[in-house]
Amino acid sequence: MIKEVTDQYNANEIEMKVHEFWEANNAYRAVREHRKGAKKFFFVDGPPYTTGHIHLGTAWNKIIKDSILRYMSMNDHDILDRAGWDMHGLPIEVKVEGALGFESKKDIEAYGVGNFIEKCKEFALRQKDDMTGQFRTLGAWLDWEDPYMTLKDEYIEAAWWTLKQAHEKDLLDTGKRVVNWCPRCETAIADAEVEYEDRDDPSIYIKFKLKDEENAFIVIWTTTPWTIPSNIAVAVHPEFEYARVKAFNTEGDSETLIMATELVENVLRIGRYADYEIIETMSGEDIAGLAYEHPLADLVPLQAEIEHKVYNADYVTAENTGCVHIAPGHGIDDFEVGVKNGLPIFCPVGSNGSYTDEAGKYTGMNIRDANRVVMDDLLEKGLLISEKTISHRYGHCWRCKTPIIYLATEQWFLKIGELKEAMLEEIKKVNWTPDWAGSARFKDWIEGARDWCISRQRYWGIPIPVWKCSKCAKIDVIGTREELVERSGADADIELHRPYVDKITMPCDCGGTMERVEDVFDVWFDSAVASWATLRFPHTKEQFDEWWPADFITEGHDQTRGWFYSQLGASMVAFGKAPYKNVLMHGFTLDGSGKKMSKSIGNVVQPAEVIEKFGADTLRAYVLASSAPWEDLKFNWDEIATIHRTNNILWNVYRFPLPYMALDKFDPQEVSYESVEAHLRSEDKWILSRMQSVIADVNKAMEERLLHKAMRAVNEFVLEDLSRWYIQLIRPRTWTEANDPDKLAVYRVLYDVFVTTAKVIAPFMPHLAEEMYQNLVRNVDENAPATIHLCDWPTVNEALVDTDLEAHMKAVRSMVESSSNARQKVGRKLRWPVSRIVVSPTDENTVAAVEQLRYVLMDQTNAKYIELIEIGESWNELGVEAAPNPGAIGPVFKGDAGKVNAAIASMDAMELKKGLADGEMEIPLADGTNVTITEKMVNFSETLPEAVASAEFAGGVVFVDANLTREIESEGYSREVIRRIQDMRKELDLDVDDSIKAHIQIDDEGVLDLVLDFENYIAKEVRANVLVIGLDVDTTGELAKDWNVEGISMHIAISKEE
RNA sequence: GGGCCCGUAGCUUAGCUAGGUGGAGCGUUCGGCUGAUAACCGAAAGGUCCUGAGUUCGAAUCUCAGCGGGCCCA
Repeated sequence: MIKEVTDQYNANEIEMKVHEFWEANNAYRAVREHRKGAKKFFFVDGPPYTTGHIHLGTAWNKIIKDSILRYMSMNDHDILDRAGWDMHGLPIEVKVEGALGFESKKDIEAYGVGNFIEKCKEFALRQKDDMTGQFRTLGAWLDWEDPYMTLKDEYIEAAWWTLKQAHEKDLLDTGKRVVNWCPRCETAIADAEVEYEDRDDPSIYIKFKLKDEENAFIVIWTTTPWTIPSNIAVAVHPEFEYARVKAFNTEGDSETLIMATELVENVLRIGRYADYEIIETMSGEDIAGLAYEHPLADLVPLQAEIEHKVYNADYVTAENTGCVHIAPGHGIDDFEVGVKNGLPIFCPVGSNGSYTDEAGKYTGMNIRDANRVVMDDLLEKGLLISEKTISHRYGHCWRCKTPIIYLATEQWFLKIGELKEAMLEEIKKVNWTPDWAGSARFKDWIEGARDWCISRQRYWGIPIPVWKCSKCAKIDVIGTREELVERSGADADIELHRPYVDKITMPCDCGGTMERVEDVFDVWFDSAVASWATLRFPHTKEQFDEWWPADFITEGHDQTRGWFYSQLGASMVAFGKAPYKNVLMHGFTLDGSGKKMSKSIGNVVQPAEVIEKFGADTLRAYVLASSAPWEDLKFNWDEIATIHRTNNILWNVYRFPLPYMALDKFDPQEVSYESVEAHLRSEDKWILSRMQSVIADVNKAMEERLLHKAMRAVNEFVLEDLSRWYIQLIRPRTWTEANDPDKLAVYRVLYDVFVTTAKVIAPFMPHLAEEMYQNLVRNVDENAPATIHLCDWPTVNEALVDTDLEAHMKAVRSMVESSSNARQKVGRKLRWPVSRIVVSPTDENTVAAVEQLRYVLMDQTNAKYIELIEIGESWNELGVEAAPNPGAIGPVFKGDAGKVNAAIASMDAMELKKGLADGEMEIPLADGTNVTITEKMVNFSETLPEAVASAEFAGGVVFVDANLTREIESEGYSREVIRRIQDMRKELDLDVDDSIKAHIQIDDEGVLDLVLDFENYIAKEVRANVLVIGLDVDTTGELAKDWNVEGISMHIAISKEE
């Protein structure tokens, strides 16, 4: 039996109950099982990093995923949806280091790598569990019990196998490259792991002495003096104009300087030169090849053996001096200039950020400390033109915030550059939402694709499965555990992490011994293989053959160059095709003012905080409805509260008929739709038609992944159609006491609309939907599916669609609104009936609407009669007013204009109107003469009869006739009385079917007389068995109150009748 | 500095693809309703459609330049 429900929408209570219910019934599993064998839908969860806590962004991410998966499931898809966790990498290492009080790699080595990774693993697993709980409170259904974890063997094998493919396809490379390097963590870090922040650094101008010219120098600028010992060359732009300048200092001494012509003025001012003279200008191409002396050649002996020259490079910009210091060991562009011109890659800096013994004088010095020393040395040699400090954006390690440096080191690479064209072809086949995410943003990114450095010099990661012979340097890449065991004879259940795999050696064909290279994978490589790792490939191949590639993935826009890219790269290497078919790129959650949420600013809003206040369904509805998925979401508490209010209204709508249904023991199993069909009123057919339209709207939105449109369509239906209209229309029908078919029709229609609405909100607000379903469906039919999420998505029932009716109802609603407006103008409240409403339509739809829905219009406007006039005709009770138009009269009648004006003003307006219908007429003036006037000379306006007000609406005008009659006054006052008594019943907290005694004293004889006309009506409406109304009545009772009704004082007392 | 996206009422937004008098919700004020009632309805006030230029008879919409915000890159 359908039960009554609580007064208020109590989200937390509902959600807790629903979670317990899902748990107890294993609902998630049942739903996935139920769709086995249906059309496959392979979803790959972008693995969040196991930080231990979710934030609004990750919550939004999972909410989108969950909504789409639930929708797909209800639409009969067999869903594969293992949740994923990204568990390796530097962030966890740094956390564990912090917990153990470590400061450098030495501490880890001393503690023991085995112990260290054990801690990392424990830490990651614990954080994963915490986060799983948090995601579950959102109602997100993924396979939480069998998630993929990057630290698992099955996952590690997927990474290994992929690298082996790269090796076999000759896409794996090793060699010196310049990488972002964190001197504290002593490892290469990914571009994505570099965080840019403002930092103060030296800004120095230096001159390098030219070799073959006395007293002549080329001028460069840098913010990293510590890279000067590594300087190998100077780059100039081939097409810029450079100048040879004779510069004079304040003492009048001169020297020759070379720099870009347009920058001369600036540089010399900064260098405090007194005067200058441009000797000659030349192109950058001309000065290429100039040789210069390394400024610190005497302090860094190796530099003395290297030849230093000027080279051309296109990336040089016309800033500072236009001549760029090149240290191929310390910059990506520098490295490229070096490689292109066959220069030595000189990198005298070690992994911990201190100079190696190649650095001569600077050996052992930390590079940051060396800045000062280098500048002093340059100053002493007279080569430092200027020294200042600037604040600029500089890269920092995202974990430990140490300023990064660029180092040329030995690393492993995937030759992604070679796959660029194929990648660009592949992404065209992918369906992107929004379109530009793929066609513009991702495409641009891929066009700049470079080789991918996949190696890291750390501990907690997937070990790179490359074994190298110490004798012949041959390498072998191992693809699976099986292969490893086979080749090395290692234990079959060996732990695949460091340090255990490090100890494994294997024989080389040359007779030497192969040892694993020490590096681990970049964590981006971990998640890159997710789409096949989640299918346990290569461990088992069946699932892969059945499911891969992914039907759908969705992540934030930062993942364009992150996971969307890394997956594509890895997949191109492994399979030569894109690993996904549909991608939805979603936005970021920002704070209320559009700023990034960050701990340091303190503007972070926790999902748990929102859930505690409003519940998960409200959070879900909010993030889904508030903006297009790909747009950033400015978090706003007021908006959340508004959405919550919408949900509360849905709850109220749903709750409204339940007491009546319960009282009447309404059983939807007994009262079929067919049995009431003949008794449906227009509004019933209308709400059923609207319901179908909503299903169609949601379908269309979901097809295009426009979740905001889906959610908004539902909200609008609930608010506008159900709550503000349908429920208002049918309220009196639910109060009928007899078991008449008109009431049963309402019950049945409400029932169907509620059940359908529950299904339509199920993907978005799964808890509330479940709550409604359990009561409405499961309580009456124990054979119904156990949970709403097992149900099929509702299909549009074309037989119920009536677009004409929808248009008519829309017109009626606007007429009702306009009549409210008119009532307000004429000062007549809705409680008082009006004798009639006159509708002057401008279109057929309005006419049809009034004809079809006249009773709805009468009801809702509280009018005794609706008068409909013909299209285009004006209401014949309107008066006409005529006013002379001086602008037209003056020029024609000149001096007589005043008389003409007066004549027009004094004439009967109707007569004028008729006379001027033909364009002109003759009128008499006061002096007895006649003149001819034209229609332009008179302005006509319509006037309203007494106590009538009008208001326009889209399909015409309504006139509200508020003239009083005795009957209307009687009814008006009676309803005032009824209202007061109902209010008092409420105050006494009486049940709807309790009877009362009521005593009413009215201090105005006239009004008393009016009210007495409706005595019986009043008694019936307020359920009074005893009703005494008079001038002098004893008004004592359980509750007695004095009222002022339109200036008349009344005293009312009521008591419950036992 | 570059790429992509966003900028419309105090707040959240629709309209922009396809140029033709800018719509809604929240909030505010006033009024109304009343057995969904701590709910609900109507009206009013509130707009340099980020700025500037251009195209056009006509620009929130198209183009260009700038400003502010986001993501990414340098």
